[in-house]
Amino acid sequence: MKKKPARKNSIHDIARILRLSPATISRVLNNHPHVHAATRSKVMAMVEEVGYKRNAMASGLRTNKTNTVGLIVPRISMFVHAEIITTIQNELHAHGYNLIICQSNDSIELEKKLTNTLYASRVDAVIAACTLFTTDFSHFDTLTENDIPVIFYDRVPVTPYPASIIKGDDFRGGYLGGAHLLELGCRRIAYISGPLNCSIYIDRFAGFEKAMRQYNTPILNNLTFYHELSAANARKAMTRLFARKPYPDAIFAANDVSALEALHFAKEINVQVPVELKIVGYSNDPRSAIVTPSLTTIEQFPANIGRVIVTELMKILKKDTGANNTAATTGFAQITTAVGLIRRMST
Amino acid sequence: MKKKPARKNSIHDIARILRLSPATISRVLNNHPHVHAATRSKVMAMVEEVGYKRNAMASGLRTNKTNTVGLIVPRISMFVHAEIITTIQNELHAHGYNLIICQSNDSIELEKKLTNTLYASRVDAVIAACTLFTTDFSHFDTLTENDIPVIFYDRVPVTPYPASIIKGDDFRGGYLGGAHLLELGCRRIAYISGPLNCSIYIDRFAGFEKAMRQYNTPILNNLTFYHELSAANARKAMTRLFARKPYPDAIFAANDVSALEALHFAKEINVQVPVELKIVGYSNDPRSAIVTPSLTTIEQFPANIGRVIVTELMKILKKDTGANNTAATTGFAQITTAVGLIRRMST
DNA sequence: GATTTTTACTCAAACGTTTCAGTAAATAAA
DNA sequence: TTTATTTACTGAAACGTTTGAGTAAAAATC
Repeated sequence: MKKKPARKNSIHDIARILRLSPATISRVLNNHPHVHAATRSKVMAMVEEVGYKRNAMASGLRTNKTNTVGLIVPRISMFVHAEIITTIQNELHAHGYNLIICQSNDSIELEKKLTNTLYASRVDAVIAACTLFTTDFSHFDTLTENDIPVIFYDRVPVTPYPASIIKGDDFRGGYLGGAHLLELGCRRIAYISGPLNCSIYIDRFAGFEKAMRQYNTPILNNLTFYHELSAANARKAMTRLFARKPYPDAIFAANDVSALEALHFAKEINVQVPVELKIVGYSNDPRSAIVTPSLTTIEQFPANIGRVIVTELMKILKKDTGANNTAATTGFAQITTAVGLIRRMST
Repeated sequence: MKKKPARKNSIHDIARILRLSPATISRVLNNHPHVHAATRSKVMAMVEEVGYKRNAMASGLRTNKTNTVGLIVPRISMFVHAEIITTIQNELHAHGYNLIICQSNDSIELEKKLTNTLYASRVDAVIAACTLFTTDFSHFDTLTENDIPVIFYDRVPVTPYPASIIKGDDFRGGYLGGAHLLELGCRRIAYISGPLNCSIYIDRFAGFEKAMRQYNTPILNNLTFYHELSAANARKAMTRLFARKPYPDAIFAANDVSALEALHFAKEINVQVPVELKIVGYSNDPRSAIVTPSLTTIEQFPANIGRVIVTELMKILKKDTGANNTAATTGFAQITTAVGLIRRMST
């Protein structure tokens, strides 16, 4: 007989018990002024006693504010994303916002569905790292057109879009990795890129190109690959690269999964890393520190990215509460965050 | 001038335009019978034209149903969890439910806050993998008492609680790892456990004990450690173990992070794995396959766990829609899912 | 043609909260 | 004492949807 009989526990119930109006209860719960101290404590006591919990739907419906931010991300299992998300969540909590995390599984269809779902629950803002294949961003229009601010990060629109954009300095990352290998004397550097419809891979490659130009080293077509960055594709690339001599003296992969597979392949065919072949990855996946030899890679400082995102979002949301703001009055930020090279044993 | 002037797009607006009642629009949107085919298509066309999207808050408020499931998990970055979550999300989508993913960061306080938030948004159910430190589960009472079903997995209540429980077969996992090492001839087996207030570590250790008993091998106190399973703690344990001879001939760690650190430590002090020391981990973290030598570990088949969770949840939610169900009528499942040993190069 | 049944729709209340406008009482100012 | 001001509260509408009850028209039955 533990269960209490049919608890309803709305603001009305508390009002009825205390012979007050629901309006007063609401005032107490929202810390409005002009409510007697005695009344306030009576109400709070009763709230505690009956275990009242605000119904977010009713409240959100009335106020048109949910204090909730939606996040869409390709896969939460990717280390960089996991770290960014964790930071975002913590920072948002500090500002009184909740975070709804959604995974698109790198599927555009799902991404579309998720934007709709988030719009349906009228989140106050959306943070999105898009699918590898998202080139058309119009499914975010529902949000932007209805004044729900959107912030893109990591994989962001390449064409102008009315939203803030925050991303690691991929150009510099590409440059750092390339320059590092060139400094070490490598000249036949193979580059494993992701598809070039995606902002981050464009920039990383451009940075790499700059480094190569600085060292007057041509980029060879047969040493460059543009695939989705899976282990399987990396293996294919390696197989091609080591089918006949001259072998490359370095591999620069645009993510660590590919770099790790390259390393694995090199071991299999007894190519000594770093002596005969140097390898640089991208992202500082936890595996890159643990593999033998450990992998030189580009660190993106994900926690920093998360912080920058929330800072930017808060600017937007605070502004929102003020005067009427349209796309015209609200500038859209475009922020690039620092990256760095972590040198380990593979170079 | 792209922006349309002050779109409101409620069901009323559509009704007004088409000179129908909001009720009819609602009927169309919910596929109710008794609405004329012509009307239906007129409405659908207009819904499309003005870009109407249902307001989930209004709908949820009225129906007391959100088609949303909340998930609380210590950290999304843990591989097993990431995999389970992904499966859960996909399966739930197939059933027309959305998933809200929340991270407790292994903090009880945050876990409490999250249960409240999920209750506030009146999710239809909650799936939870608790904090390492959660021994009191009363913060889930708000949910269970208000007929929001809760399913625990991974780290689950050890004392009876009115909720379904789904977990990997930790006892068998502990047994498999122990027996494997014993079969290989190891007799001085060090065991690195997590704190014993947590269900999974109790069971894993019990399974290990059983194996040791079968081989008439005593468990030595100075070879057994109960700490939070961090790399730092694993290192401390290893330092103690290799402070003086006789050295252990095997390490069985209750998670892969610890096992990986043990492996790392062994390399540092030039103890040959697997010749002088065999190591078994738990969880099949992606790193365990990639490290040298690769790590023997216990696979938990996370995708399977995810599937079982959703299957169980659907049973509960379908039942809910039927007759009035109390804790008495709804049995609480307690399901254990299979595990397996993956032998690699560390044993 | 009168009656019943079915179909297609509308009305209005309800979900639980917030908030504007209003009021009664208490206090301050005249 | 009268008037103005402040304080503490209440009433009722509103947010956008769903749904039971009701109704008018059309179709089926007698």
